[in-house]
Amino acid sequence: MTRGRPIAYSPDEALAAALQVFWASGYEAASTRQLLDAMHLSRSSLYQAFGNKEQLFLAALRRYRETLIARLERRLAAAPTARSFLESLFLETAGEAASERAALGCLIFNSATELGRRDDAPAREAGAGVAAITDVFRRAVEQGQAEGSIAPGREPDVLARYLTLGMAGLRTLIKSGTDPEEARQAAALVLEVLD
Amino acid sequence: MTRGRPIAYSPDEALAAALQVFWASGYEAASTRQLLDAMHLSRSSLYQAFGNKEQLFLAALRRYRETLIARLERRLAAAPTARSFLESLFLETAGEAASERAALGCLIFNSATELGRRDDAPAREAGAGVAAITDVFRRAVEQGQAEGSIAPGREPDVLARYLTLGMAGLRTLIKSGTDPEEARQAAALVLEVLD
DNA sequence: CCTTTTCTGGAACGAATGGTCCAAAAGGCG
DNA sequence: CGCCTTTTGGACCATTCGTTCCAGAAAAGG
Repeated sequence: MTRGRPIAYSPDEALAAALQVFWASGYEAASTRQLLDAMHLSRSSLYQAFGNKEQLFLAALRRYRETLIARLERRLAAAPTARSFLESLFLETAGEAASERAALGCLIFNSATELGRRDDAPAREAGAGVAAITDVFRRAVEQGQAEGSIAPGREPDVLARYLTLGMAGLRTLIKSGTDPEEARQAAALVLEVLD
Repeated sequence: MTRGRPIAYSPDEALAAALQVFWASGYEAASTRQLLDAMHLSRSSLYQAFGNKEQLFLAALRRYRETLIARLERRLAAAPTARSFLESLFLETAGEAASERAALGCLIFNSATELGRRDDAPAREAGAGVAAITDVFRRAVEQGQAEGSIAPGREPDVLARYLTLGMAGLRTLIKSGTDPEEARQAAALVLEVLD
């Protein structure tokens, strides 16, 4: 059935490698050379498989969003309450402030900050990523209010956007060099609105 | 006393023009060509006057910080209470979400996100900028608690860091395309911790 | 006016940018 | 085995990057 030489690399692994580069350097600053080295494939293979840098970034960012959202939903489902999901998410993020991982931040927030409101696909995808995070928070708030772990009376939509603001702010704080304990205290204050 | 041809441009205006370019494009993405055009001076003058791109950015970022801190302090001093200073700051920022100005965000938070915890002067200056903002917030909290406009009992340091987190998160939200009303609602929630 | 000091424009630098192209290698299938 | 499709590596493209340099213009002081 399949004719011709088969692909020697895993497109998915290559995309994951590209994602790491974009994550560490940002969209514009990531050079094709860096990407090539990390993905372990030749220039022609890159352009044949992914089109160009913009499309590659788009695919990587989309993949990041899907992975992130899936992980958040899994954590929410596994948590005893929606509130404890949010608490562990914020406090663990703060607690890892000193790690190398945390130094990278979140690719979605990084991209939203870098690309702003440009009129192109990457900027729109970044915005969509932020919206997707807010959507998970909104479902968590709805669940939490229904089960009683989160104070009722607040609009889930508004509270969800506030939580997105809180996570984005926390990531900026961490990027600027705040240590884990300071980050934890600030994150704890973010969570007080759930009372 | 002074010999030789005097400078034809205003170094301060040139720096202000450079600041706009860095603000709109980010440090890495701002090209010397863009900077030259905006500053209205020749290549040699740029390098003679400011050294190189890194030093120029450093000077611009430092200038931005000083201007911002001065404006915040002026607003704090002019406000009837420390609380109203914080309220108007957050709510006005949110309200301008749709403006072109807001699309640029805050150069300090932008730079902190772009540069992360790199081991160079620009990254350190960005971190120092975040710390300076937190410091203004800390003084506002202390004043607010002393005058009774902000609930006592909370550590000013912690509350200040939370407010910095809130402003950074608000700016990320705005960059991602949140409209003014949504931004306002989220900002209002940030302020509730002052009760 | 002429020296002195500085600014200025543009040419030139090598390196790196994102992207294209082609010849050749490679492997599955008839 | 040999065909045929696809991958692959690398040369090559023009452009842009940040930076340096130099010859000449410009202006204030003596």
